[in-house]
Amino acid sequence: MNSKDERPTKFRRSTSTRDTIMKAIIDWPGHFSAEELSGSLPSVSRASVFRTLAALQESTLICRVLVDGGTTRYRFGGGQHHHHLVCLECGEIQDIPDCDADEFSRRIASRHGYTIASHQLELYGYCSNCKTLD
Amino acid sequence: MNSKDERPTKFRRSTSTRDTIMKAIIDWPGHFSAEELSGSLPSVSRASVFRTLAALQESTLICRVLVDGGTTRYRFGGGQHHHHLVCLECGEIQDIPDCDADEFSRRIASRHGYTIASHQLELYGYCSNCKTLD
DNA sequence: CATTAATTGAGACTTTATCTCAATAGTGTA
DNA sequence: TACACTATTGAGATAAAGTCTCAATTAATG
Repeated sequence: MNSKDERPTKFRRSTSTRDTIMKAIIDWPGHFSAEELSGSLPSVSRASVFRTLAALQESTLICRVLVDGGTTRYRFGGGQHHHHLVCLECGEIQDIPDCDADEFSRRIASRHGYTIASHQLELYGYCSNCKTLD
Repeated sequence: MNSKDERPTKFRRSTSTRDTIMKAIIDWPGHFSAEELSGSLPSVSRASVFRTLAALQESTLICRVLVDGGTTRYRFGGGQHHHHLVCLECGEIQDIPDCDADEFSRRIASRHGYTIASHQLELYGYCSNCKTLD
């Protein structure tokens, strides 16, 4: 249950490996999977890519999108908490800037005696382009 | 990209293997993972368990919970569309009977030109038991 | 009973991610 | 600058979760 390979909550040293990864993440157009990112950086080991991605998530410097079916995609930035619209046809991902789910989740939480730590909301459907193609 | 092993949208024959799986699902107290279910049924192959689970999801006879971190748990029933409260301490999962997210997601969708097909919402936090233990 | 197609089992395979551990390389201090 | 300390890395093993293949079985139909 406990990981020996402790994942860093923050970076304590700046390294060229991480610079390489960060640059690739920042420059990436749109969303990417861990595998795509790793594949684009043959000089960096997969483990380092995953470690960096994990650390960045904790610091909310990247946002994570759970695509229906279980795949995970990332994007640099996103800034504050937000959600996504995922097109089931073309895979496009749009950010939903405002999170209306906060007030909603608070209401639910008090009704069930829960203290909410976080929530996960993604909307799946068809973007304006794809829905006209049927 | 295309699956050769076509997953059934509905069952066309009734078999004893499926009866065994169904009984186990129905009798399972609380939520279970595919692996737990399969492990409890040594006479049934893993593939059949996964196939049955997939088919049941399409018919909404079981509900699927995405636990934070990426694991998936299931439960028989649930009936109509709903969401979950997941306790990050003890793992307890509570159903949220009403889905207030529908109207919310419609609003978002029209704002972004999307047609919504489905959505995924889970709340994570601490149940009334666990939050007093800090 | 014979035919036909759905279903199954077993195990190989895939994908995504984590772990191990020795080697490497930042950083603060002497 | 050199040293010591420890964070970080790479490479490959391993793990978790699920899918695929395909031959064998078996339910349903006539």
